[in-house]
Amino acid sequence: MGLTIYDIASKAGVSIATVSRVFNGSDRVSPATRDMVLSVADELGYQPHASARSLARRRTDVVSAVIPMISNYFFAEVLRGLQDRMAETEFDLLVFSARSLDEMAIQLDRALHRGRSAGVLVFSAPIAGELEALVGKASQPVVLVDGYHPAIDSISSDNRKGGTLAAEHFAQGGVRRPGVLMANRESVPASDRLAGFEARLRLHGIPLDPSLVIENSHPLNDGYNEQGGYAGMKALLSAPNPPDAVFATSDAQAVGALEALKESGRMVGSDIHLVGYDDLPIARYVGLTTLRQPMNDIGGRAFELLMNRMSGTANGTVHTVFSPTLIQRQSTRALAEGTVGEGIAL
Amino acid sequence: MGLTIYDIASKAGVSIATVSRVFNGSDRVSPATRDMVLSVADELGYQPHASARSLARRRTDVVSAVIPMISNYFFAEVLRGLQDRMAETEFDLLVFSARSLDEMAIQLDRALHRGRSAGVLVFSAPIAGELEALVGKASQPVVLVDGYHPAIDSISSDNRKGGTLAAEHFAQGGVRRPGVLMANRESVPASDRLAGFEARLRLHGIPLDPSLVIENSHPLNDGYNEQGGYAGMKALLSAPNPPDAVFATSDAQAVGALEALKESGRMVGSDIHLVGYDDLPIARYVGLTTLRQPMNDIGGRAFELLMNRMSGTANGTVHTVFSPTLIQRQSTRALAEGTVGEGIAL
DNA sequence: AGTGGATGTGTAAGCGCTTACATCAGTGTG
DNA sequence: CACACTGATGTAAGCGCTTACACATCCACT
Repeated sequence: MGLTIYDIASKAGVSIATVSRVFNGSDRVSPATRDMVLSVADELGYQPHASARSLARRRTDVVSAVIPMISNYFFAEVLRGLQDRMAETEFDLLVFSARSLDEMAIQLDRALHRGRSAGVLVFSAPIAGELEALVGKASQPVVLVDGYHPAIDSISSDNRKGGTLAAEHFAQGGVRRPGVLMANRESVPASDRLAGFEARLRLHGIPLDPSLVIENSHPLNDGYNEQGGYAGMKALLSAPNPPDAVFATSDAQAVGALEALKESGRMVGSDIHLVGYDDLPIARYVGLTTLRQPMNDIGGRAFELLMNRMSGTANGTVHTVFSPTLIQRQSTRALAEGTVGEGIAL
Repeated sequence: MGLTIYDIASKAGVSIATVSRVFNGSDRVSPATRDMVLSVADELGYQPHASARSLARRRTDVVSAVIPMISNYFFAEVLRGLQDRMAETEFDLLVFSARSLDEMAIQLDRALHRGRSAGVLVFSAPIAGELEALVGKASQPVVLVDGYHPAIDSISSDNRKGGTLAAEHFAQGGVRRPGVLMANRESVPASDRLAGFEARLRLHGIPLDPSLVIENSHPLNDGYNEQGGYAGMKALLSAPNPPDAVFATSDAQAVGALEALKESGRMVGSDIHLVGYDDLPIARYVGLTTLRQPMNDIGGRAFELLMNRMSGTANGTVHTVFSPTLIQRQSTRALAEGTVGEGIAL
């Protein structure tokens, strides 16, 4: 770089303080001086040095996002909503991605303690143990995205509600023996989805056989993947008394399950039913009934929440919850009386 | 924060210089002192302040990634490969995402001139005009990912080769009247894919009717999306003399095209053939023949290249090129003699 | 004319760190 | 036993910026 406030100041014939003021929104600089400084800066192509600035100000205009598994579609969509909102500001985004829940703590620690950012967005992590301790003594605001903790601002989709909707759909359609393809049990969203599902089934007096709840646990990821769904469905199908409808905690798992189902020769949507979660683009193409969440809005809202915290505007913990919607398609065709889904034939 | 090098120094009974030395890889500090400083720092939970550090050092350990459209699967995968490699270092990642090619220049300018990062990765952008000027006078190294410019380090997938492979597949299968679903023409990867495709057809003496090359142009995105593929295929089908095989410059477009095909009642894989690009997870499930690129490797290699540049190790421009592979599936079933794809029935 | 309050600008002291240079033991030489 | 060395450590001068405070005008007012 090599272009500092001193260069601008001397070229414009003012002091560095004045230049600094010009670059920090009108303090009290005369319009004439301001214009002159700006034109000199413009001509030379000056841009204030971000590190020096944040050191002097004792704050940065950077926010960090701590994310498990960056190639996940959900995060990508949420990040996009986030960046759209951020583009309107001076803020930049630091991304810390983790491959596992354990690694989340390491990444959060990095994000929190290096003075690099002014606020942190933590995605989809259960705030307990080490993470809770870190957030607790954090000196910068933290907003939970797709997670919940009573004492921390959060923005999430109502995962219990999603489970409830799935169970209700099953109950209305006359399902007798439901099964579940669960992601990693440590994953908060998955547990909540399961909890909502179980509770609603109970309400309808439909038993959920624990042996029909298959967890996809893997130390290195959170379990929302196709392989897990495939293997889980295989297991369900070979149970002594297989389920007549299955709720998968993600579309990725459901897509894998669909393949296992295809191999087994089952007719999905009549012999057996399947509901996924997320409404990925693929869900539409394979005719999968699923729960949709407003991912872009979640990202945008998350940034707003964080901004409020950073500026000290906020008071009291805020929990924003978006509700998922059930999108009915072919994979539960027979559950909806006469309704025909939009998916392709299975 | 409020925990500085002074706190550690006084608690450990040494000077700040010593503490600093300890935190900067062994300069020349006695092992005893080092251990003592480290244990004090550890106990207090000290982490050096990133801004102060980079101001004093006159460099940062942050790299920027300038990316068009963050929710695109390709970028997500490449970023993941990138972060895996970065996790082993002290580097952090700043993400600048742009919604259009125009916005790329704005974001690159931000990335380049705020002294926030030590190197920049520019994704999938044609380096010409404003972008070329920016990169040209950049004071930090730039590596092009999925792009090319003679004077700038780059790492990419051989898009021409992908087009060539598709054309070869068509030619071998006896295609007579090929069509193309093109993304935005400004997109370098798409143009290269088309160029390779055209050249190979020419080699085989197969004419490519320009009216059968449909561009999906939209000012706000680069055209790799389902809607564009859908609309483009509609147009191709209603041409006076429709194509018997179509090459789409992305799987997203191909998936949209598949839907248009389904609506028209065509049998994909026999009446008409379709080849996509990227090998997204969905390609497998809809039985789409496509070109696969090693996205994770691209990300990792990109970071290595940038590291070399930043450390001044590199000399001479380096262009690394990965080759795509054709994955044959149902959507071109009849083109491969007797070969049966792995996709689901269309 | 003298005073006080705006208003615009400059001076200088940091922000938390790195690093050239100085300092101060120890050690081995002649 | 004075000598130059060789570490190990300390001192202090920045890195480029922000900002409290001081200062200088200028303009009402009394």
